[in-house]
Amino acid sequence: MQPGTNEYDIRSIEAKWLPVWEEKKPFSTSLDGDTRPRKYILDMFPYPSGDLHMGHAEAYALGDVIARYWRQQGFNVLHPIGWDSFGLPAENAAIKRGIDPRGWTYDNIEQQKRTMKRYAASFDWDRVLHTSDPEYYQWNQWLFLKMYEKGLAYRKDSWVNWDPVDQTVLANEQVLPDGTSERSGAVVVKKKLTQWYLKITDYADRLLDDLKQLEGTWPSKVLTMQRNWIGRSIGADVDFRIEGRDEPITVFTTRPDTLHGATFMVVAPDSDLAAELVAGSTPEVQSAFAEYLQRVQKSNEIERLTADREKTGIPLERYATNPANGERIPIWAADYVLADYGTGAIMAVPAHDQRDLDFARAFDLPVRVVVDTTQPVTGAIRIIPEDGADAAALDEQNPANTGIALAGEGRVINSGALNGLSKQTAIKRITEQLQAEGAGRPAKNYRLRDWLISRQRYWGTPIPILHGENGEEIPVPEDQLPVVLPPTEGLDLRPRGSSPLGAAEDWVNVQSPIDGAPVRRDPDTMDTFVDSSWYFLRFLNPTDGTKAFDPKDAESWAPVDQYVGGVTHAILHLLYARFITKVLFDLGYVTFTEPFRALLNQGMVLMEGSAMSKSKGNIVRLSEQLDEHGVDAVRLTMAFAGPPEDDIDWADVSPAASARFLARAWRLTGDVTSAPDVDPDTGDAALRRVTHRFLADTPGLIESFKFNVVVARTMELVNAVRKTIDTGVGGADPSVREATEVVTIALSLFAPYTAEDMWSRLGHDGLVAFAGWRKADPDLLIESSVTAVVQVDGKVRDRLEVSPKVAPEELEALARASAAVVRSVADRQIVNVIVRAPRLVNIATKPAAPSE
RNA sequence: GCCUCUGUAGCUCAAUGGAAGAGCAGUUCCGUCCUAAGGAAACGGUUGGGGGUUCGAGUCCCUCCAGGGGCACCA
Repeated sequence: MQPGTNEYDIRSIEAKWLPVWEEKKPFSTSLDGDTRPRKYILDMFPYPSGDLHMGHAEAYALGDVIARYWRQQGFNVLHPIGWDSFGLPAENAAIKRGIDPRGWTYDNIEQQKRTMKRYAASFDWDRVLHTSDPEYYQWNQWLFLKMYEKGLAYRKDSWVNWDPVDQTVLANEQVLPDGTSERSGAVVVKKKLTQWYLKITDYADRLLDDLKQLEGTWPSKVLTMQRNWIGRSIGADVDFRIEGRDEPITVFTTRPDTLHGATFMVVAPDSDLAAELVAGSTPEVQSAFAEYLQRVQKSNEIERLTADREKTGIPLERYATNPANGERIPIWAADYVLADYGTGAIMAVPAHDQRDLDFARAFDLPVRVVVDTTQPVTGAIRIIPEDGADAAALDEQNPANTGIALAGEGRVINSGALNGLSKQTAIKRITEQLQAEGAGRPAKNYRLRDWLISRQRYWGTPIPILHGENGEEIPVPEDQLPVVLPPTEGLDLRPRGSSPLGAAEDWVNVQSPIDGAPVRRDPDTMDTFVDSSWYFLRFLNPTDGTKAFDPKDAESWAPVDQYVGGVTHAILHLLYARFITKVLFDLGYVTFTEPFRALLNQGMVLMEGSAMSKSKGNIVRLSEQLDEHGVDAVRLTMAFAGPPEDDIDWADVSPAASARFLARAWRLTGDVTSAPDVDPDTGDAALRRVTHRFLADTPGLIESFKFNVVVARTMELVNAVRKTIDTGVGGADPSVREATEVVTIALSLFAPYTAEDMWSRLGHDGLVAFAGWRKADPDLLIESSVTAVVQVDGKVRDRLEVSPKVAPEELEALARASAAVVRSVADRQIVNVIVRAPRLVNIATKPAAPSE
């Protein structure tokens, strides 16, 4: 062994091949003139905050395995990358250092780009995009105008989520369940503002129903989260006549079958409806209400969302009529009813709704049971006496006594004509009845709200609307796009509750494109989730200045075949991208309705059990890992650590062991002495069977994302080659070359530098990226003999070497003849023989003595 | 509280209802001036507990335990 020629030195291997790839661009994709089948593999693009971290390294390693695999399988793969480069961190950094957010952003992008290249991510570097380029964001503006034309973008005055730290509004999706901002961590407060919205609620049904198409290819967890977020409820709107008011109040309910049990009504204290009802009430009520409203508005989201807090409210001394039974019921204002869900008013059925029951018990309101949950709902319909069913049983369960609402199924009672019906039938019957009387109708409601996209900050896409002196909205004509952000010179970017763009007088004050009258630009910028909701289409023609994307290319390349990214985007980004895709479909620009055919969510990289963070002081720096172990070892470790969707604890894995394995694999190439064109057919049959078993098994494993298993299988194959070389067959055997080449091609997915060097050392001129995945030879997958297991009563008694094609009868005969079987059956009686040729025979016995 | 997913060797994970396996780590040995790379061998299991279905259960069903995730005043 000569030093220098047979020593694995990952540093010099990296130095050797990176410039070659830069020059040959093996992963540049041409959209046309290529007859190979197509695959669009997309990694979620990064936000340029500093250099890449371990989480990026995992995501891009896994996405790369998929992209490189499909290339080896002969596909024309589109695997682009870009930067989600608008957003608050750049702006906040700029404010802190007194610099322009552009410099910070683009410097970070350059650094990330360098790291990605070093990391050997197989991106197509000729189609990079940055969302903060006017060449990109003008198409956000174009999209906005298209939606504005369709009435899908509109302005309204409403209570919004306000982040007091970042001094901007937030979408509902950006407020965490604990009522804090996902970005700044501040407790979000409510503010009434006029803001731009995108009408995602128009698409709620489609966003929900189309999730069915994604079953099996998206993680079921994500599908569930999306379903919960959209939160469709099906029920009925019911109109209640109000004393002293011409118009009835409509409430939404999912349980119209319990209408007879509605003993009071509740309105949200912060709703317009409450204000109006109070105005018509006594002065005492008015002052009590004012006090209550003030208290409610002071309580923040955290308190409001605590499920088990005490119910509060005040009576308005106004009354409604229950349309089912004509009963006069009081109206209360209480903050457990939300102003912006349904109509901001509910019918309260305390017997069958826990929230209403808690309220009724707190304020001593009547509770009437209208569903007998002690009765089974299946079987024949029972005749129920007028005054209710089993009075004793019901009394025991009376919610007024137990404090537990009867939410279960049962038979309707105390409800006139509905008595005796099941829940489903009663819902149908009462809804029809209400509809006939004009007092109700079937209705749906959603938890999903419209998407608030205005942001009072600088570093984002300007909203392409002009405001006239009389408040009219004038869309910027398409041919005047882009509306480019003004320079930051002279602007104070510090958050102060209104957009810094408003202070850029030269920029804001322009003339109307219609009549030249003075108008002001809308000073707000768009939520950056708008940018990322369609970027996958821009990758098809990232430099096209004439259109956002080419519908023809979209038709042949999109939707994305495989999307890879973190589960943190399970709701926000994915929901918005799905929404915008459906909008583009309706506008006729794309022919599909879902943007991402398949989704892989990789887990997080942890350190000693918890997420890496500065405050915990457990950050593992990617650059140090790359310096210490080499790119390939880090990438291999990411793939080998476990199933992609599981978290990786960096303390539990060993990049050093990965590097040792790569060295062991690499050294095989020094032992291969046959020529590249040697005929493998003459090689060692045992090793060839192992090799071809590997070839047959690994595609399915890759395609089901079991990368860790593939790495383990590659390790086994390397060990098998080593053993073959060392145990007499020797390195000259053609099977050794064949197996080593298969190892090399497999490693090209995980450890590109090592694989490239191995391929070269094996005497090949081209790049390993073009080697192509080998096909398994079916003849080599057939075992010449298999071991059949012979069991007696489930216990293994003998093993027989048999032909894989052995007949069941023959195998049974062989098994019965086995000395071990004869011995263990002995004086017992055979009651059953199960034969599963060629692998197994099981002989079931019982004691021979039949005496009872 | 409700809904879900997961419990297999020290670690990370495999195993169409049919022999409980792999890789890594650890142990011992070979090797070496020393260290390391390298090589060889053996060890390692109540498949979270209990019950059921079956000729046969890691796998299917029930139940309990433990962990993860999601939802939780949305009428």
